[in-house]
Amino acid sequence: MFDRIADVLEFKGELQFRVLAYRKASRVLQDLRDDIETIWKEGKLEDIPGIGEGMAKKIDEYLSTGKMTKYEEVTKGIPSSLIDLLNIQSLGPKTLALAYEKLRVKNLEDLKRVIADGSLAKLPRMGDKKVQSISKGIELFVASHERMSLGIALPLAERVIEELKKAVKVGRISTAGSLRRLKETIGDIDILCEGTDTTKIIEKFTQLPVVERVLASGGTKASVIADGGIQVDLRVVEPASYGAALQYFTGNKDHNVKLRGIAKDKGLKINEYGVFKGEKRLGGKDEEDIYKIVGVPIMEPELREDRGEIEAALAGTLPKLVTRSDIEGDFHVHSIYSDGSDSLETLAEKAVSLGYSFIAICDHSKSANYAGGLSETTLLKQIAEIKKVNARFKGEGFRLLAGSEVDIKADGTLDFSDDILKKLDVVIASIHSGFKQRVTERMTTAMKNPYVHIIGHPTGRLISRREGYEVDLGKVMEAAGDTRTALEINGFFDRLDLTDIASRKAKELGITMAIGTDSHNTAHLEFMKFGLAVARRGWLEKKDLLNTRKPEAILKWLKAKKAAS
DNA sequence: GCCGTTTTCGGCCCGACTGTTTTCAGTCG
Repeated sequence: MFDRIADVLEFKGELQFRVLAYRKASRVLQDLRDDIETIWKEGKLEDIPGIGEGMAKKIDEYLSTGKMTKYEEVTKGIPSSLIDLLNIQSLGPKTLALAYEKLRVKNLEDLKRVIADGSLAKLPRMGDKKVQSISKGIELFVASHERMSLGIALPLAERVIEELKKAVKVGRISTAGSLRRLKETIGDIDILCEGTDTTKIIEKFTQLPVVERVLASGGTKASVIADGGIQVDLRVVEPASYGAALQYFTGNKDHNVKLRGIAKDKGLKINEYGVFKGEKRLGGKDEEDIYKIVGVPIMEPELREDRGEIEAALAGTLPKLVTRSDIEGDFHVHSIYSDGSDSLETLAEKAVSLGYSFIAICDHSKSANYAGGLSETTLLKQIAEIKKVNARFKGEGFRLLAGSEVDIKADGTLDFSDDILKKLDVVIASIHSGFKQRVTERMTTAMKNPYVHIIGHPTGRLISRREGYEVDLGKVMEAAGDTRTALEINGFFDRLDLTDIASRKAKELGITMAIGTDSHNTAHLEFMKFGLAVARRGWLEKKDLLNTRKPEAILKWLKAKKAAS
C-alpha cells in the first residue's frame, strides 16, 4: 500500500522526498525479520528505521481496522490501470500526468491510441523520438516485466562477459547491481568494465551476438536487450575509477545513500568516479578505497542491502560469511531410484570432483507417485547399494549418506514408519501436498519425530510461480529450536527456500541450517552456489550450517536428536 | 515523511543519457 501511495503521489507531482519516504517505508517492512503484528503489539513500530510517527499511525490504523484512510484518499479517483503504466520504461510520472490531463489517458489501450493517432507527440516537450521510445517501453512491458531468477541471470551474464572479452580488449570486468549481490531475482543485468578506449568497447558491446536490440548507447554506457528479453547495462570506466564505479553500481540504492550520507558528514563526496574532498580525488581505483576513506569497514556485496550492515561494520560486528570452501557436502540429492537421472556412483564421482566429503541421497518416499517415490523394499535395496559405493570411495575421504525426503502427508503422518526411518543416516521431511491443510501443525508434529533431522523447503514457495504453503514460519522456527531440528535452505534456483531474510531470523534463534540443492542430476549439484548465496545474504557463518562439518561430525549431530528425546 | 543530539526546522546522494530545447526537463539507475 505504501508503494502504491508513493506511485500515486509521484504521479500527482508530490515532493520527491515524501515519495521516497513511502518507498523506504515499504522496503523496510518487506525486509522485516519479525512479524509486523508482533512489533505493532509491542508498540515498537517507530523503532523501525524509516517508520516515523506518520507511518506508524497508518500501520496502526490498518492493523486495527483493516483500512488505511491515507491510501483511500490518495488513490481516490485514480484508476490503478493508469498507475500501472508507470512500469513502462521511458514513461515517467510527468509524462503520464500530462497524457492523463490533456488526453484523458487512463489505461494501456488509451496510451496506445494516443500514440497511434499522433496526439501524444504533439504535447509540449514531446516529440516523435520520445514517443518512439515509449512505444519500445510498451513492447517490453507487455512481453515481460517480471524479474528473472538468479539461476537464469547469472549464466547469461557470464556469457555476455565472455563474448565481450572475445570481442574487445578490456581490463577488470565484473557483474554489478543485484546480480553481484546475488539477490534471488534480478531485474536487469549490470556489467561494469575497465577500459581506456570506452567508445570502442561500447560499440563492440552493442554488436555482440547475444544482443537483440540496443536501447541506448553513449560515451560511457549502453543498454541493450539480450536473448530472452532481458536488459543488460554496460558501464565503462577508466582504471582510476573502477573501484568507485563497482561500489556505486553494486548498491543497493539505500546502502549507497547511507554511505554517501556518512561521507558527506565528513566533508567528502562519493560518486562513481571516486571519493573527493573538494576537487581532489582521494581514491577510487579499488572498491576497498571507498570504504576505507569513509571509515566504514568493507563488507561482502551480498550484505549491502541496508539491512544493518553499515551499522554492524562501524560496530565491528560484521559476520564472517560462510564460503564455498567451507562446504563439505550437500544434503538433498535425488538419484535414478526416484525422479533423478544419475546413478549413485555417478553422483558420488561428481561430488568428489567438487571437493565434497559427503552427499546425502534423499530420494522421494512411497506416496510421491508423481516423482517415483521409493517403496520400503527399494529403499532398503538403496541403502545396501550405498554401502557398496562407500566401500569404493573410502580411500578418497568421501561417503554417501543414506537418506530420504519423506513426505509429510496431508493427514500429518510421515510416509515411512520409524522402523524404516531409523535405518537411515539423515531424514528430510517435506510437504508436497495439502498446501493449505494445517501445514504448521503438520510440520511441527514431524519435527517431534526423533528420526526427522531436517525440514525440506519450509515455505514451499516457487519463485514467481507459487506463493508457498499457508505456514506460520515463526511457529515452525520455534519448534525447530525446541526439537533441535535443522531447517533447509533449498538451493534449487526456483525455490531458494528458506529465503535470505528467514535464514537470518533462524540464525538469530540459534537454529542450525542445512543447504540442499534438491539435485536431480550431477549438473544440479552446482546449484550449491545459489544456496550459498541465500546463506550469505542471510548473514550465515560457518558454524550456522551443517554442511560445513565432516560426515562423522554430522552423523554425531544427527544422532544426538534421538538420544535427547 | 523522516530524522537529529551542535539542529524540532531544514536538510534529504549523485550523475548519465535522451530529446526537445537553445539552457533544461524528464527518466533512469
